[in-house]
Amino acid sequence: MDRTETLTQALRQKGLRLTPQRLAICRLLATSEQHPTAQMIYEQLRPQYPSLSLATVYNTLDILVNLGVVNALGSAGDDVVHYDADTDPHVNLACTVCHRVIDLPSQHVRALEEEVTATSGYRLLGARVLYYGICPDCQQQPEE
Amino acid sequence: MDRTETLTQALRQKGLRLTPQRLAICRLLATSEQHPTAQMIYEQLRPQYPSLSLATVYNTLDILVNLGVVNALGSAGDDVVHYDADTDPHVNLACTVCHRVIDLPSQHVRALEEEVTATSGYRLLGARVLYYGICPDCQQQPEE
DNA sequence: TCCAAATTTAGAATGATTATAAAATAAAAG
DNA sequence: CTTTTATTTTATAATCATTCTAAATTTGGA
Repeated sequence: MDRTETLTQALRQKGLRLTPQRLAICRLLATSEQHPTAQMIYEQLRPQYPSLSLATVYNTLDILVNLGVVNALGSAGDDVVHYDADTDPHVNLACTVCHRVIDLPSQHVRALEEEVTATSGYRLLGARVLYYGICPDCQQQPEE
Repeated sequence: MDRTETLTQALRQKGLRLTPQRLAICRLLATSEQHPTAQMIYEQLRPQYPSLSLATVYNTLDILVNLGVVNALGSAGDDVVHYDADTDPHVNLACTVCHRVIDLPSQHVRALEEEVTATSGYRLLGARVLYYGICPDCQQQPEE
């Protein structure tokens, strides 16, 4: 099952309707590498869905996060929430200068997540494994 | 060196003044288990520092985060940023119902953090290793 | 004691996110 | 294919955490 389907299935299983807007948002989330914010999703879908409302984007994100199929990573130094449809255990790196978020392959996260699942006693909904700092590119820039 | 000193030293080393307000904020951060928000710090210090301003709390937190001695964990389902003065590698657990954040002992986080430090190429400033869900207490409550 | 720089403060401004209510749409039933 | 009803979208207003601003205060050093 590809990632878009994971999201759309989750909606359906809750008896929620898979509207064109929701489908577009799921697809964008599933295929984007960007860890987008609500605003980014809105701007990227606007051309194809001129009637799309920012409220719908926030609403859909909220649903997906509460279903546990999208992770809310929080801010990357830009005071805006970034979202991640990749719920496979992995590490996120946020640059506090350019505010980009990328994935880092890791040997240890999976074991960590299993440990948390096994020992916490929490009914887990999502993960936020993110380190923030200055990315290699921004370290080189004449910071001006 | 105890945790309060870690914070105050960091301020001093940047040539910043250790005012009574800043000291109080550092002490509270260093000794609290709560992963407090700006508002929580403000309310807890108000009795002893009636003139304390919320702006000062935000300002001080911002400085400490940028010095890398306090981690910004993000929201615990309450849309407010929680802060953590414990920068030793550890896992945080946030309950999206009661909005409390606690620490979880972990075998694997230290290795994870070392891996990120070694392989990312980032100049790291802070960590946000947090899993969110429903805590054991809240799982039992008649959710009402 | 006096000065210059840093800090605090109160309050206003910003801006992300949420709430609201009306209009549009979708599924279900006939 | 219509009607019905619940869901969803939309635009907009409202909320509220956080940041900004400028004046007043405090600090440490000369």
